[in-house]
Amino acid sequence: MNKDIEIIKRKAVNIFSEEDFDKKINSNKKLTIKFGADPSRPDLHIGHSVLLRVLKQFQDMGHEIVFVIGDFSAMIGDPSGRSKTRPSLTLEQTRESAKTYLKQVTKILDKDKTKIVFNSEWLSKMNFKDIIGLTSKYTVARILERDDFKNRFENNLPLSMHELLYPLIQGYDSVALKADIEVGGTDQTFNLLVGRELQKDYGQESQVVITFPLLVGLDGKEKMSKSLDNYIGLSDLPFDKFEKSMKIPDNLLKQYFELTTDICKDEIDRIMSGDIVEAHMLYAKELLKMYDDVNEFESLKERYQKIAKGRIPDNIEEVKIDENEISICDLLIKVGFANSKSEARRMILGNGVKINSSTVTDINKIINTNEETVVQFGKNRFKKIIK
RNA sequence: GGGUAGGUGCCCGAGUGGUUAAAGGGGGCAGACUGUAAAUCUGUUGGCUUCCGCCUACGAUGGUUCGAAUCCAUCCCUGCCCA
Repeated sequence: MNKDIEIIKRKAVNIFSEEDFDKKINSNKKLTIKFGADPSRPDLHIGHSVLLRVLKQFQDMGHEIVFVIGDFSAMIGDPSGRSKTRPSLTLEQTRESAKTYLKQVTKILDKDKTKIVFNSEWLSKMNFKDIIGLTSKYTVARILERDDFKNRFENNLPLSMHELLYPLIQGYDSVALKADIEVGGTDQTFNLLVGRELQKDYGQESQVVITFPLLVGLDGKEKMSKSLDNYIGLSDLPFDKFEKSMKIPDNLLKQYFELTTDICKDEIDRIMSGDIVEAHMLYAKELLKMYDDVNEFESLKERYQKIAKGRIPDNIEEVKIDENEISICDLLIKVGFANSKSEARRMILGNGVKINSSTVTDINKIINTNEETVVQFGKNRFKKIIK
């Protein structure tokens, strides 16, 4: 069996069904691989990279990757969660985010072999009769099988009619594209399977659904997501990638290696059996190798260790201050560390602010900006004040 | 359509005329410890302030009152039951 297929199968949580999958792969046809993308959040992180790397493998095998940008759903405004109506996006906004999306996605995928489509292309053309036809193919009971629907329903939380249609919308995308394979996170299992069934109802060959684990975020609890700020972004600065790599919970590091890098299993075992801090650094190195410049590794490491020892690192971002004298609170706001004076004051009172390595205790301290001054906010945020 | 229970700070949730910027928990931030991990402990968690206070906040808008998250009216939203 093809090595890529083996890796895909190893990473996958479920394949519906493996038999269909093998059949499609062995048919030697160019397959259409569908991947749904949410247009409202174009910032990709290494959680997304799990799937993107799988797609890249399919791409290398010669198959076509189709990104479906859910602009139509976005225009309606996905009310996931509760009482939080997401701001509806305009057509222009979704086009704009699609551009950003493509740009980031090509950090992993081959640009020329990646196709982007918008589901408004077919969904906006449907009339009410089409919609009734679509909805008649699925029963309420089956829709309510979906976990989050069921939970909200059973816990007497609001659940709107149009939310029930989301799985059908996504499923219909598969029909419109005649998708052969669709990949997604395990949280998407239900929606992906609806696509599989709908295709059958519309007289097509059912797509194969492959689900992959969700990467747990840096907090060690929730899935990695931008809104929870527990992510390592593909476009994060190299040093941020380094720092965040060190913060990956120890018990998740192995999984990060397995899901987000190309390192083989034996090598991962070897790394994980060694010093754990070293292992974190090796992970950082892998990220740099994949997304930035691995040659920066040593200097980033040095910088990291300097900060860890409580010293001031080199090459701190400089901020120009016009005033000759400025109060510490105003300064913290000016350089972007604090959002308000109250916050600045609190931080000082909590011994979180240092000027040239010495802790500030006076909330009214006046800083003379004519001398070179390094402001430290918390453990790892530095700014150098210049004239 | 009828009945009923609700809408509180980032989230959950207590509060039912003044002592409430609002208990408690979660989450966040900072400090100690450490490996800038985990666990634990401590502080903090609306804004402004010359630190005396002031302003904004308990679904929305009006009203009663010296004083309202708390009482009244109207409206909006949500759950449940009946039809």
